[in-house]
Amino acid sequence: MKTTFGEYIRQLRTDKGFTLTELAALLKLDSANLSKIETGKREFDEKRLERLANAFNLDIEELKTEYFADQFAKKIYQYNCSTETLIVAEEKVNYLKSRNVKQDEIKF
Amino acid sequence: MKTTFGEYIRQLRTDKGFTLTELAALLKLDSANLSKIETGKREFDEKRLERLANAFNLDIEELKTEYFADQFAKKIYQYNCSTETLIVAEEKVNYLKSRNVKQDEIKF
DNA sequence: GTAATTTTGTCATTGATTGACAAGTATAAA
DNA sequence: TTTATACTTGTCAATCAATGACAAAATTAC
Repeated sequence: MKTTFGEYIRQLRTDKGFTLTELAALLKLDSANLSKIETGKREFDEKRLERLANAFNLDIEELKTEYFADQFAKKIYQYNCSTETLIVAEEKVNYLKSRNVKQDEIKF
Repeated sequence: MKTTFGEYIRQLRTDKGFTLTELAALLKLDSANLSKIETGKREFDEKRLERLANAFNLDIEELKTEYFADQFAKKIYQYNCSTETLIVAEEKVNYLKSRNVKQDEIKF
């Protein structure tokens, strides 16, 4: 899945034959704003991921992957970050996880 | 470099023997707020990356890598994102780049 | 002790995001 | 070409989060 998150939503929506108004109602937002989201002029709000998953019977974890990957990609593209950035990010995730394990150990 | 961005700044600062007040002045922020940044209670503002690079004679690209990797890692950790997320992000970066190349081709 | 440094708490200001709605364009069917 | 439906764009007030600023507490070094 190489599309942006907006294109991804549009794909899902049109595949199911929904109009903007119909999907917007399910997501509790304005159809005009959903249009902007699909065309990349606004961001999709993380709070609505679950409603989106329900609307299309999607696995919430897959959706989260698409959503956050999209955010990271946009930042990297926008700021012209080095290719290393994502590798370093992974190291830092592991660091945060290991650090928290240690904190837990201390706590109890 | 597996530390958080805050820990990284603190490392740089103490290595050079700067006080919070001294570095804060170079970065044009309050020493109390720099303390919060170093201890992870606030975020470092992207606008100040260049000043930080100057303060310690660092390569701005390396600094950007640290900075954005830190942001991504925190999000992934916070939202418990799948390990795939960063891989998908890389694909999306490539997608955005290729898409823009195409746009350029159309434009001119 | 006290002086310097660092941390924590608070809050008004600022800035960005969002919801909402109006007005526009595009598409399709009669 | 009219009408209906779907989509897009522009705008702006309201809302929310991030920031700067400063006071005061805690920690560290002398």
